[in-house]
Amino acid sequence: MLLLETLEEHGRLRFTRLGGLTGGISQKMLTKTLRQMEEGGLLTRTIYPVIPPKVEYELTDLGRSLGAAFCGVWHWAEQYKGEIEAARQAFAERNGGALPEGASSLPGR
Amino acid sequence: MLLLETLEEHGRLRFTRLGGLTGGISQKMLTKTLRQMEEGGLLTRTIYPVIPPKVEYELTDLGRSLGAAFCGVWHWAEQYKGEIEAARQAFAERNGGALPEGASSLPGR
DNA sequence: CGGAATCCAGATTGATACTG
DNA sequence: CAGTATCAATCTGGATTCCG
Repeated sequence: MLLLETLEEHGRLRFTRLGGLTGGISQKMLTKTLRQMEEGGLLTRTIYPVIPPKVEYELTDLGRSLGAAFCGVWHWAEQYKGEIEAARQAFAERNGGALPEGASSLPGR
Repeated sequence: MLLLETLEEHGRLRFTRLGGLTGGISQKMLTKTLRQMEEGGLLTRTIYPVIPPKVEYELTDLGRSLGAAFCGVWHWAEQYKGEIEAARQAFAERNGGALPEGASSLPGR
Protein backbone atom coordinates (compact mmCIF):
# COMPACT_ATOMS: atom_id res chain seq x y z
CA MET A 1 0.00 0.00 0.00
CA LEU A 2 2.83 2.37 0.80
CA LEU A 3 4.59 1.72 -2.48
CA LEU A 4 1.31 2.10 -4.28
CA GLU A 5 0.90 5.47 -2.61
CA THR A 6 4.40 6.67 -3.39
CA LEU A 7 4.17 5.65 -7.01
CA GLU A 8 0.78 7.23 -7.38
CA GLU A 9 2.07 10.48 -6.00
CA HIS A 10 5.37 10.68 -7.82
CA GLY A 11 4.78 8.73 -10.97
CA ARG A 12 7.75 7.00 -12.57
CA LEU A 13 10.61 6.46 -10.11
CA ARG A 14 14.00 4.87 -9.83
CA PHE A 15 14.79 2.14 -7.30
CA THR A 16 16.71 4.11 -4.71
CA ARG A 17 14.49 7.15 -4.95
CA LEU A 18 11.41 5.01 -4.53
CA GLY A 19 12.89 3.42 -1.43
CA GLY A 20 13.82 6.78 0.01
CA LEU A 21 10.45 8.37 -0.62
CA THR A 22 8.61 5.42 0.86
CA GLY A 23 10.78 5.34 3.93
CA GLY A 24 11.43 2.60 6.45
CA ILE A 25 11.70 -0.18 3.90
CA SER A 26 14.79 -2.33 3.57
CA GLN A 27 16.37 -2.76 0.18
CA LYS A 28 15.51 -6.43 0.27
CA MET A 29 11.83 -5.93 0.89
CA LEU A 30 11.75 -3.19 -1.67
CA THR A 31 13.11 -5.52 -4.32
CA LYS A 32 10.82 -8.35 -3.36
CA THR A 33 7.68 -6.27 -3.14
CA LEU A 34 8.38 -4.59 -6.47
CA ARG A 35 8.86 -7.95 -8.15
CA GLN A 36 5.61 -9.21 -6.74
CA MET A 37 3.81 -6.13 -7.90
CA GLU A 38 5.35 -6.50 -11.32
CA GLU A 39 4.30 -10.12 -11.43
CA GLY A 40 0.75 -9.16 -10.54
CA GLY A 41 0.73 -6.56 -13.27
CA LEU A 42 0.50 -3.61 -10.89
CA LEU A 43 3.58 -1.89 -12.24
CA THR A 44 6.12 -1.97 -15.04
CA ARG A 45 9.83 -2.32 -14.60
CA THR A 46 11.96 -0.61 -17.20
CA ILE A 47 15.66 -1.36 -17.40
CA TYR A 48 18.01 1.04 -19.13
CA PRO A 49 21.16 -0.76 -20.24
CA VAL A 50 23.51 1.94 -19.09
CA ILE A 51 26.28 2.26 -16.57
CA PRO A 52 25.57 2.83 -13.79
CA PRO A 53 22.35 0.82 -14.02
CA LYS A 54 19.06 2.60 -14.15
CA VAL A 55 15.71 0.97 -13.50
CA GLU A 56 12.41 2.76 -13.36
CA TYR A 57 9.13 1.67 -11.88
CA GLU A 58 5.72 2.97 -12.83
CA LEU A 59 2.19 1.93 -12.02
CA THR A 60 0.06 0.34 -14.69
CA ASP A 61 -3.62 1.15 -15.06
CA LEU A 62 -4.31 -1.92 -13.00
CA GLY A 63 -2.01 -0.64 -10.27
CA ARG A 64 -3.62 2.74 -10.24
CA SER A 65 -7.05 1.17 -10.05
CA LEU A 66 -5.96 -0.78 -6.99
CA GLY A 67 -4.71 2.41 -5.41
CA ALA A 68 -8.10 3.93 -6.04
CA ALA A 69 -9.82 0.91 -4.55
CA PHE A 70 -7.78 1.30 -1.39
CA CYS A 71 -8.87 4.88 -0.99
CA GLY A 72 -11.81 3.84 1.12
CA VAL A 73 -9.66 1.93 3.56
CA TRP A 74 -7.13 4.73 3.56
CA HIS A 75 -9.75 7.27 4.52
CA TRP A 76 -11.25 4.95 7.08
CA ALA A 77 -7.90 4.54 8.81
CA GLU A 78 -7.34 8.28 8.80
CA GLN A 79 -10.80 8.97 10.13
CA TYR A 80 -11.04 6.35 12.86
CA LYS A 81 -7.43 6.18 13.91
CA GLY A 82 -8.27 7.90 17.19
CA GLU A 83 -11.29 5.73 17.82
CA ILE A 84 -9.18 2.61 17.48
CA GLU A 85 -6.55 3.97 19.83
CA ALA A 86 -9.27 4.75 22.35
CA ALA A 87 -10.74 1.27 21.98
CA ARG A 88 -7.33 -0.21 22.66
CA GLN A 89 -6.91 1.89 25.76
CA ALA A 90 -10.30 0.80 27.02
CA PHE A 91 -9.53 -2.82 26.22
CA ALA A 92 -6.21 -2.71 28.02
CA GLU A 93 -7.83 -1.11 31.01
CA ARG A 94 -10.72 -3.56 31.04
CA ASN A 95 -8.66 -6.68 31.28
CA GLY A 96 -5.08 -5.50 31.20
CA GLY A 97 -4.76 -4.72 34.88
CA ALA A 98 -2.78 -7.75 35.86
CA LEU A 99 -0.91 -8.97 32.83
CA PRO A 100 1.93 -11.47 33.30
CA GLU A 101 4.48 -8.84 32.30
CA GLY A 102 5.24 -7.74 28.80
CA ALA A 103 1.91 -8.85 27.46
CA SER A 104 1.12 -5.91 25.23
CA SER A 105 -0.90 -7.63 22.59
CA LEU A 106 0.35 -5.20 19.97
CA PRO A 107 3.97 -5.38 18.93
CA GLY A 108 6.09 -2.50 20.10
CA ARG A 109 8.12 -0.47 17.61
CA MET B 1 -11.48 -9.41 6.04
CA LEU B 2 -13.12 -12.82 5.93
CA LEU B 3 -14.37 -12.58 9.49
CA LEU B 4 -15.60 -9.09 8.79
CA GLU B 5 -17.53 -10.46 5.85
CA THR B 6 -19.05 -13.36 7.73
CA LEU B 7 -20.12 -11.19 10.63
CA GLU B 8 -21.58 -8.62 8.31
CA GLU B 9 -23.61 -11.23 6.54
CA HIS B 10 -24.82 -13.21 9.52
CA GLY B 11 -24.83 -10.68 12.34
CA ARG B 12 -24.31 -11.96 15.87
CA LEU B 13 -22.60 -15.35 15.92
CA ARG B 14 -21.20 -17.90 18.32
CA PHE B 15 -17.58 -18.99 18.23
CA THR B 16 -17.87 -22.38 16.55
CA ARG B 17 -20.52 -21.23 14.11
CA LEU B 18 -18.40 -18.26 13.12
CA GLY B 19 -15.45 -20.51 12.48
CA GLY B 20 -17.53 -22.90 10.44
CA LEU B 21 -19.12 -20.22 8.30
CA THR B 22 -15.81 -18.56 7.62
CA GLY B 23 -14.14 -21.81 6.69
CA GLY B 24 -10.52 -22.76 6.58
CA ILE B 25 -9.53 -21.06 9.78
CA SER B 26 -8.00 -22.90 12.71
CA GLN B 27 -9.38 -22.48 16.19
CA LYS B 28 -6.19 -20.76 17.24
CA MET B 29 -6.28 -18.11 14.55
CA LEU B 30 -9.98 -17.63 15.06
CA THR B 31 -9.43 -16.87 18.74
CA LYS B 32 -6.47 -14.64 18.09
CA THR B 33 -8.06 -12.67 15.30
CA LEU B 34 -11.28 -12.17 17.25
CA ARG B 35 -9.35 -10.85 20.23
CA GLN B 36 -7.45 -8.42 18.07
CA MET B 37 -10.64 -7.23 16.49
CA GLU B 38 -12.19 -6.84 19.90
CA GLU B 39 -9.15 -4.90 21.07
CA GLY B 40 -9.44 -2.58 18.10
CA GLY B 41 -13.09 -2.01 18.81
CA LEU B 42 -14.29 -3.73 15.64
CA LEU B 43 -16.54 -6.16 17.46
CA THR B 44 -18.03 -6.98 20.83
CA ARG B 45 -17.60 -10.21 22.69
CA THR B 46 -20.48 -11.24 24.88
CA ILE B 47 -20.05 -14.04 27.39
CA TYR B 48 -23.06 -15.85 28.75
CA PRO B 49 -22.22 -17.48 32.09
CA VAL B 50 -23.94 -20.73 31.32
CA ILE B 51 -22.91 -24.34 30.92
CA PRO B 52 -21.88 -25.21 28.36
CA PRO B 53 -20.22 -21.84 27.68
CA LYS B 54 -21.72 -19.50 25.14
CA VAL B 55 -19.91 -16.54 23.62
CA GLU B 56 -21.26 -14.33 20.90
CA TYR B 57 -19.48 -11.96 18.57
CA GLU B 58 -21.02 -9.01 16.82
CA LEU B 59 -19.61 -6.15 14.79
CA THR B 60 -19.68 -2.67 16.25
CA ASP B 61 -20.46 0.36 14.15
CA LEU B 62 -16.74 0.82 13.74
CA GLY B 63 -16.41 -2.74 12.48
CA ARG B 64 -19.22 -2.32 10.01
CA SER B 65 -17.71 0.89 8.76
CA LEU B 66 -14.45 -0.92 8.09
CA GLY B 67 -16.33 -3.58 6.20
CA ALA B 68 -17.86 -0.86 4.08
CA ALA B 69 -14.45 0.72 3.52
CA PHE B 70 -13.15 -2.58 2.20
CA CYS B 71 -15.91 -2.84 -0.32
CA GLY B 72 -13.80 -1.05 -2.90
CA VAL B 73 -10.94 -3.49 -2.55
CA TRP B 74 -13.36 -6.38 -2.52
CA HIS B 75 -14.89 -5.34 -5.79
CA TRP B 76 -11.52 -4.60 -7.29
CA ALA B 77 -10.32 -8.12 -6.52
CA GLU B 78 -13.48 -9.60 -7.96
CA GLN B 79 -13.26 -7.50 -11.08
CA TYR B 80 -9.57 -7.84 -11.89
CA LYS B 81 -8.94 -11.33 -10.64
CA GLY B 82 -8.60 -12.59 -14.17
CA GLU B 83 -6.36 -9.75 -15.24
CA ILE B 84 -3.96 -10.52 -12.41
CA GLU B 85 -3.88 -14.18 -13.30
CA ALA B 86 -3.11 -13.25 -16.89
CA ALA B 87 -0.36 -10.89 -15.78
CA ARG B 88 1.21 -13.66 -13.76
CA GLN B 89 1.09 -16.03 -16.71
CA ALA B 90 2.77 -13.44 -18.88
CA PHE B 91 5.36 -12.74 -16.22
CA ALA B 92 6.18 -16.41 -15.77
CA GLU B 93 6.51 -16.83 -19.51
CA ARG B 94 8.63 -13.70 -19.92
CA ASN B 95 11.34 -14.70 -17.51
CA GLY B 96 10.22 -18.03 -16.13
CA GLY B 97 11.60 -20.16 -18.93
CA ALA B 98 14.75 -21.34 -17.20
CA LEU B 99 14.16 -21.14 -13.48
CA PRO B 100 16.60 -22.98 -11.18
CA GLU B 101 13.93 -25.52 -10.27
CA GLY B 102 11.04 -24.93 -7.93
CA ALA B 103 11.21 -21.18 -8.24
CA SER B 104 7.52 -20.42 -8.44
CA SER B 105 7.55 -16.98 -6.93
CA LEU B 106 4.10 -17.48 -5.46
CA PRO B 107 3.75 -20.04 -2.69
CA GLY B 108 1.78 -23.00 -3.85
CA ARG B 109 -1.11 -23.44 -1.48
C1' DC C 1 -18.50 -25.13 24.15
C1' DG C 2 -14.93 -21.99 23.99
C1' DG C 3 -11.07 -21.55 24.75
C1' DA C 4 -5.60 -21.79 26.75
C1' DA C 5 -1.01 -24.02 26.54
C1' DT C 6 2.54 -26.29 24.20
C1' DC C 7 5.25 -27.84 20.34
C1' DC C 8 7.19 -27.18 16.07
C1' DA C 9 8.00 -26.74 10.82
C1' DG C 10 8.15 -23.24 7.64
C1' DA C 11 7.78 -18.47 6.12
C1' DT C 12 9.28 -13.51 6.81
C1' DT C 13 12.45 -10.09 7.53
C1' DG C 14 16.64 -7.37 8.84
C1' DA C 15 21.52 -7.10 8.54
C1' DT C 16 25.48 -7.75 6.12
C1' DA C 17 28.58 -8.58 2.41
C1' DC C 18 29.41 -8.98 -2.46
C1' DT C 19 28.86 -7.69 -7.71
C1' DG C 20 28.34 -6.20 -12.80
C1' DC D 1 23.05 1.95 -8.98
C1' DA D 2 20.39 -1.89 -8.44
C1' DG D 3 20.45 -5.53 -7.18
C1' DT D 4 21.82 -10.98 -5.39
C1' DA D 5 23.34 -14.20 -1.67
C1' DT D 6 23.57 -15.74 2.85
C1' DC D 7 22.89 -16.02 7.83
C1' DA D 8 20.36 -15.49 11.86
C1' DA D 9 16.41 -13.96 14.50
C1' DT D 10 11.57 -13.63 14.57
C1' DC D 11 7.12 -14.46 13.57
C1' DT D 12 3.37 -17.32 11.80
C1' DG D 13 0.07 -20.70 11.81
C1' DG D 14 -1.32 -25.62 12.16
C1' DA D 15 -1.80 -29.64 15.11
C1' DT D 16 -2.52 -31.43 19.42
C1' DT D 17 -3.67 -31.76 24.24
C1' DC D 18 -5.88 -30.13 28.29
C1' DC D 19 -9.53 -27.59 31.02
C1' DG D 20 -13.77 -25.41 33.52
